[in-house]
Amino acid sequence: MQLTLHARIRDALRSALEKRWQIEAPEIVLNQTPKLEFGELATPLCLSLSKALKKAPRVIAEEILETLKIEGIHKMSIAGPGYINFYLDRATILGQSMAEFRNSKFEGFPKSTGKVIVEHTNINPNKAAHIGHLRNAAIGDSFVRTLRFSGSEVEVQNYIDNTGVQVADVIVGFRFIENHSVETVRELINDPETKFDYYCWDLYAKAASFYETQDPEHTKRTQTLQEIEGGDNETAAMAEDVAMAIVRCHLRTMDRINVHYDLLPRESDILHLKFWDEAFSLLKAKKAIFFEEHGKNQGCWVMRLETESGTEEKIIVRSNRTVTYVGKDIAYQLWKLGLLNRDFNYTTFEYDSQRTPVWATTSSKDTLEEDHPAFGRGVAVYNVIDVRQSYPQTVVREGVRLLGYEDAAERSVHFSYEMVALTPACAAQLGIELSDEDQGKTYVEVSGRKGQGVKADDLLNTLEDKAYEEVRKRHPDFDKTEQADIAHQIAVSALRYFLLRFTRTSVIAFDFDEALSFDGETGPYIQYATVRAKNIFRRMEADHPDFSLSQLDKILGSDKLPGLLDESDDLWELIYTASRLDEIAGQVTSSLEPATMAKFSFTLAQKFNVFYHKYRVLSEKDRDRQMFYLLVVDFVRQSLTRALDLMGISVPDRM
RNA sequence: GCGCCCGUAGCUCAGUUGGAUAGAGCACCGGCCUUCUAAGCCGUAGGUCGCAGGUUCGAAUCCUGCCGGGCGUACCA
Repeated sequence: MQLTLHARIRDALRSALEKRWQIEAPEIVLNQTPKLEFGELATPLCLSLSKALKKAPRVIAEEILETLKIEGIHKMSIAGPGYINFYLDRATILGQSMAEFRNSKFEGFPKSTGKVIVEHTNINPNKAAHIGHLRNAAIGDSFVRTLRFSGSEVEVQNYIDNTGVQVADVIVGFRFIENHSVETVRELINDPETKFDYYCWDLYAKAASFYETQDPEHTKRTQTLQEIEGGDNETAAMAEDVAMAIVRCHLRTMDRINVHYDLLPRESDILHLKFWDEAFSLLKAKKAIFFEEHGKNQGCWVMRLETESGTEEKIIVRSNRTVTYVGKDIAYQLWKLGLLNRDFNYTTFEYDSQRTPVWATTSSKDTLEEDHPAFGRGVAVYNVIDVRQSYPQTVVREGVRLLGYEDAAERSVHFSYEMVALTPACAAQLGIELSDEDQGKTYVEVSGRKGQGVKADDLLNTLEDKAYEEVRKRHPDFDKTEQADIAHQIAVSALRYFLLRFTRTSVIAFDFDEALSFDGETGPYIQYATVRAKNIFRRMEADHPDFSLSQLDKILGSDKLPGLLDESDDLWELIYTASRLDEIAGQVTSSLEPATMAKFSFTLAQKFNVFYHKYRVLSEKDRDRQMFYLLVVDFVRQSLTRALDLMGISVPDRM
């Protein structure tokens, strides 16, 4: 509700300024007041106008207020040095907000201009997902959910780098360390006893030490890489099997935390379907890249980037003619923006637990399906990738720009976030040896190449076990299936909230105690508050068979409502907070900061818990008052449930 | 060296994009379960917002310079 109200206030102020002084207002800032006695919203507009108009702020405010009238605002006042404070018409706001929630129509968002593509997860398909990947997926998925809530059409892509060095390294492990054939690897993949992604996790670490001791020149890697890119050979077949098997593991892991994808674009298809060839010709034709004849990059195709300290060169095509990831990423980015005269072939890769298809690109004529959704051609593209890849991301964007697509480059956004590291204590728990220097740090970065880190499924299992114990203790009477189901929902909420509560520029120093906590500022705390709200209605319906939610409409339309709202500031504060959901969603999408939603939901849950403790709904004797309380509870419950849903967190019926 | 990010309570973090008295959680201490679920609530304590300048009606927030930490600066991604 708040977004539309804010727009109304801004419009009114703008036209007031235009009428009175014929000036165009700059951006009008609206702030939350520190206290309800100042109203709900305030603008410091007159303070900033004072110089231009050569008048005292309070005088300007007085003149503006003379004619100002805004729907939904029942009172305005001038405060302090010259703020204009707005006092909301409580009954109107509640009524309109309730209607928005009921109809699932939130009007205040900007009109959708076309399909937005969000790329996230993008885990190298060579080993199990770890905690860092979970942060990426949690942020990406919550952003997607919030965009969709805001009325945008969104396509979620999870890019599969199946021809890169990292996959090559595991293949080197299979072939040269363990002497596997395509067939025996296939057996391993199909063996139900083997966690294949875990197996590769260890093998990848072995490959790293293999290079160190037996192949310092990395000749096996180069050879393997070329065979994979060339295709049509045993190595390529093995790489295809391994990568896709790992992808299936990743999808299952992400499915556990309610993360889903529309399309898996595969890097091999970018090569086989000649996306790269076309991008390469374009880049050459527009002189975006150059063939280097001399120097350290001799024999490479490079992009030149102007920086403050001079010209830097980024290699796009290596001297051995293979394309770097960045090169392929430029081709992929161009396709996402609809700037390439090609399209993939598509096939249904699998169905997720929601039974919706996950599509993948394919080069094979045998598997392609003619009837598929229209993919690509996004008006804007968000790449959710950690901050360490800022440099290659600017190269990709620069590539788009150098081809003459200025607008498209502007709409290619690197949604960056900081990494997940481990506290030294946590690293020690995992048996990772630390140097004396590392011991003293607040966090240490882990090395996937050494097989270090917290595996996503391990963490989820631990969370589920812990939640299961809690549920069993509290509700020994529930049947096992329900206990497990509740435990799962709690585990997901603990994990996803933990990953979202930090702002994206903040490094998460992972610590088991914090991540496994269900108390205080955690997902389960918010779920619990919501469950309490639901519980009130369950009890109400049990005690009063004649009661139904629709009865709340009576009090909503009643002339007693304004009185009830005006006399209870604490209840109004709760309602007002709950009504800010759309405003918060708007902040999330415009600032690319899902942590804002996390904080919002926690604050709302806190306020609800205070209400829950202070008021007794079911034993309230005054019928009108009881209906009013129920209305408040229903409203808050809906806001909380949606806020949680935007973070991919569901709410059990009881916990 | 250069670029980006971080520095706020003992610890982990917010701080509505420059606004009113800087807030949470954890930990500590003290209270509250025959009353809608105690995964909860209430209270006490805890601050030179890294340091120094500047910008202005107003700065944790913006600009400059330092100090401390991290990441990047690969023919890895």
